Amino acid sequence: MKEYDHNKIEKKWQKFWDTKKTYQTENKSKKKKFYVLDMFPYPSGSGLHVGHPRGYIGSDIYARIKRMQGFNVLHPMGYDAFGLPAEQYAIEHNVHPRKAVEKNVKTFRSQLDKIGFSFDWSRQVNTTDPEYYKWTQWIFLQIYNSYYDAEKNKARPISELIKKLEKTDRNFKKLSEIEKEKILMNYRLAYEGYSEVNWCPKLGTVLANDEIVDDKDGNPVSERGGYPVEKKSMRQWFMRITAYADRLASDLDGLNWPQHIKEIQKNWIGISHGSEIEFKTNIDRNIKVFTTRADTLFGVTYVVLSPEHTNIGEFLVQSQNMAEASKYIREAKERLNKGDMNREKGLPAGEAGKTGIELKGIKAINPANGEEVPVWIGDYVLASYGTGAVMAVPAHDERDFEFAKKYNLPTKQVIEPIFIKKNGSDGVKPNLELIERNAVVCVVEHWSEKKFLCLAWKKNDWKGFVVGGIENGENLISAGEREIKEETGYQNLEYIKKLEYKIHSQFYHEVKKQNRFAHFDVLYFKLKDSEQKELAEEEKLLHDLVWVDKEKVDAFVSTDEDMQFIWRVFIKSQAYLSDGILSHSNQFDGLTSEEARKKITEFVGGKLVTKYKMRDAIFARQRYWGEPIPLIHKKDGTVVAVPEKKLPLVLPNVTSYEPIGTGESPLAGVKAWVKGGYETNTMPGWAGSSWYFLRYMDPKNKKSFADKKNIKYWKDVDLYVGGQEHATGHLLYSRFWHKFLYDSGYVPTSEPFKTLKNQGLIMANDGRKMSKRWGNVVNPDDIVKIYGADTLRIYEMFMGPFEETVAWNTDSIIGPRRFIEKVWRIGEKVMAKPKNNFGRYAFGGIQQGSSQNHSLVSLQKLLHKTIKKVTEDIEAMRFNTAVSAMMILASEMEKSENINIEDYKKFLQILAPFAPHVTEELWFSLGEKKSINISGWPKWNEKLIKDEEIKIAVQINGKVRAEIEIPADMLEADVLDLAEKNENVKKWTEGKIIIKKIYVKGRLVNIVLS
RNA sequence: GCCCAGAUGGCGGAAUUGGUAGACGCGAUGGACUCAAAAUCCAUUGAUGGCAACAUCAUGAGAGUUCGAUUCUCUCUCUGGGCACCA
Repeated sequence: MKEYDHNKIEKKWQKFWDTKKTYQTENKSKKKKFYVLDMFPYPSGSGLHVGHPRGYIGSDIYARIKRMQGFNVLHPMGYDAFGLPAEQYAIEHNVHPRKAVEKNVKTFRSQLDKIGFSFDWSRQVNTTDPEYYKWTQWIFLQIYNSYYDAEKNKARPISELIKKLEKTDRNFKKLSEIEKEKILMNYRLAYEGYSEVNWCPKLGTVLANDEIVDDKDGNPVSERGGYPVEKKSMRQWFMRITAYADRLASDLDGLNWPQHIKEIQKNWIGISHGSEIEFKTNIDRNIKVFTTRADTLFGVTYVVLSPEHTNIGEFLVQSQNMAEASKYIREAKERLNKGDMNREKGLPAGEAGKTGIELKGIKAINPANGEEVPVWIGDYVLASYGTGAVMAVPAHDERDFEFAKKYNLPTKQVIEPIFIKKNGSDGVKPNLELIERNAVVCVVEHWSEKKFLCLAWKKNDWKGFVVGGIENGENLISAGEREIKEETGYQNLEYIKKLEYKIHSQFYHEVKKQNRFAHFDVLYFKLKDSEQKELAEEEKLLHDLVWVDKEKVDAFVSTDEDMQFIWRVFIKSQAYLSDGILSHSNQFDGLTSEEARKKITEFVGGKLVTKYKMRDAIFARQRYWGEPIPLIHKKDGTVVAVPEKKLPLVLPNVTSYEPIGTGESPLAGVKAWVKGGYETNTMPGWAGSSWYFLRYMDPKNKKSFADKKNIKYWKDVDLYVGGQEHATGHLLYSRFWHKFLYDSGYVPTSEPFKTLKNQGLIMANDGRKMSKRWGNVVNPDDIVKIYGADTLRIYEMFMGPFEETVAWNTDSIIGPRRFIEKVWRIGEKVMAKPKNNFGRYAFGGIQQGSSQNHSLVSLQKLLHKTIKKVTEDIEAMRFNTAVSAMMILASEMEKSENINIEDYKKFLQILAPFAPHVTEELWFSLGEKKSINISGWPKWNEKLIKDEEIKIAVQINGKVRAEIEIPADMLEADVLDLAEKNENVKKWTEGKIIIKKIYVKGRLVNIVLS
């Protein structure tokens, strides 16, 4: 047989598949569909490195097994080619960005082709193709012409809203077009507004975050030229993604996605349930605040407005220190801008500490108790979240606490902590009654040193301060003194202070065998001298007295939450942030936080509301290389859509791709464009990628983005593979658009991607990311040339779990290469003998007895076990262990004298998704006439998988001491008997008493000795 | 600071309804084949002690639950990712 020349073989079959259209998806098929999708790449100038194909290989293997299992598989590929790098290239070389894209696409295609993917290239899409972006523009217009109907909880055409407004609002009809449009703009799902951009005056352009660097003083400057960058408010288009926030969050539950991606999206959306509460003021202007802690309303000691609060001017003009306050606002805004810029670049926002200024003379009135509190402006309050104002409760909010400490504002405790022990020896026992007790905790300081008196209990390992019950009618301080004297013997105490609130604790009292609900008062004493009386014997047995250094007390009492809390409150005066029990809150005293939130909100006429961290998405770039937004600004100030018939609105040619100096896109420099009133912003990068998976279903359709029948057949993506860096971008935007299309009746599912898998990164040898910058890039072309595509594919799957980051190691590739050569050699062996010698070994016909036949049987058993394992592993995307199983099978086959040719073919079939070229070559060499890649998937025989004889371990006290061989179905009593009789076991059990014997079926026996 | 994930030989990694830790691969050492080399094959390869049989220790650290813990619980350390004044 021929030598294994991977270059020749791989080229040959790639050509074969191409001409025979082996991987072309069937158009009208009665087969079940299966849609396997990769995140399409941005074709960058530097091409692929070996990290890029990892995800593609995984999804390709998945697509291949599905194809072999008889599904009609859609496995397409395309290019997401709008964006900055191509534009940059255009500016530098003064060529049309399309040229750069064409060139890069060519490189990508040739690199991908070498790896032997089973893409159906006839369905390729490219976001920069006018025939494609025609439909991106079309979808944009549908979004623009829709609003979110809160009652129906879905998007509806804006025409419905107009009708509604005409019915309900008499004035609406009388309004001018401009005025009507203004109102509608507040409802449209795509709307015009203002937002801040990074503006570089010197370059006369808006910069993306990654075009900005820090200069040596930490100020933001342009990467090109090093010119200062500032924030500038500019007209932008937005998408009202926040309308979908609830659905985007709650629908995550039904998705088969990696947990952490769901977590990231959930955090990003950031739902908080809280209350909006109005504070009246002494100047006839209310301040509305948002809080999640309405239960702390009685603890409000001041109110804070954001420097960027929309109505700040109204308060400013009536304050007594207007000049000073406006100066503060100006400076604060500047700082915030800089902070924002840092945040966008992923740097710390620069928490130099909170600053603020009081608006003198202005008072807010607490609606809960009528108390007047001061009004402040503070830079720690965000204008863009909630209402832009907060009620400050320093006792129960860390930020307010910090601010109050800095500006000497009062603190008022209204939530008493409650600790419920759940685990451990003092965890509350579920079926036992709770007994309420009033009690006292005493913190006792040493008479001369910086030490505190602690107790370490002997019965359990409880550590804390002096604790005791209060007897009926007893004075609090004397109760404390009595306890200290009884438990420690110290006599001369000086009372210092008392914690102004109680601490509640539920726990199990081991000595008294009771569930306790204790209400602690906390007292602070100092010893006057060292006088100490001898303790009663029973007290001595209970606990040790320990003097603990002040610095070490926190650690000493750390095993007990409430003791540690007491210490921290007294010594570090920390805010209590958790829920608890209300106090100093009039009629609400004694309620839990949760109950109180609703009741207090109701009481003050507030509203329960939901807020989101997520903001509406900016849908505009001030750049050339993107989809034109199909809107026309008319002279009268209204905006109209480009008629559907005129789509695509084609990107015009420009003479220069340079920014034009006003911050607008180069399109603003095209006379005809501006004259026509066309929008000069272009769409952001995420537009084209938010729906491309739908276009693959029907990529050449001229009448719609995809035909209804095709959409109905393909429905949604069954498996989506890509990097986790798109968690809050592409994956969120796609879900948003898809939900919109679902609401509008264009797609049958409300979620586009049923199952999502994230391939892990491939790091370079040096542990860094592969990048031109580090010079550590490995090009797959080189690997394919030296080792072959099949080897590369197997290596990338074998190197570690698919979803985890692993380091590339070119030395290790030799393993998978040897494996393929082994498979090749086995093929040679199989083919060396006349076929007739093999046919008769079909199973069922094997005679027991001879060692040769015996090895055939065990090989066949192994084959069927391997088929099972590989099938299940691919389904679960555990490619590394699938490869490992096939390596074991190959080694056994090579050792074996006789190999059943049909068995060998089955092996080739399960290997084919991983190594399509070499298996195809061998498959045809064995006389097959049709591609192995559509040959069907072998099934395993359950009977052959079961072993009759199994080896199990025998443990003595949990340690393996012997191994015995037993029939798989042997009864427990017999197994235990056999185990005990084993020589090695006897050695250990001799003269010992066996107290327990355990048999875990098919696994092990454990003999427990006393 | 908060949230999430993770930590296993020289290296990549395997093993979970709690049941023989280190599969498979790389590397290393020794051997067979060869004039020689490459390739291939065979053997050994967690650590310590021992001629050996074998024993002890070992899954980031410490505790706990259990006949038995890489797997479950708690605390801590480190690494990666996300968020970052979101009230």
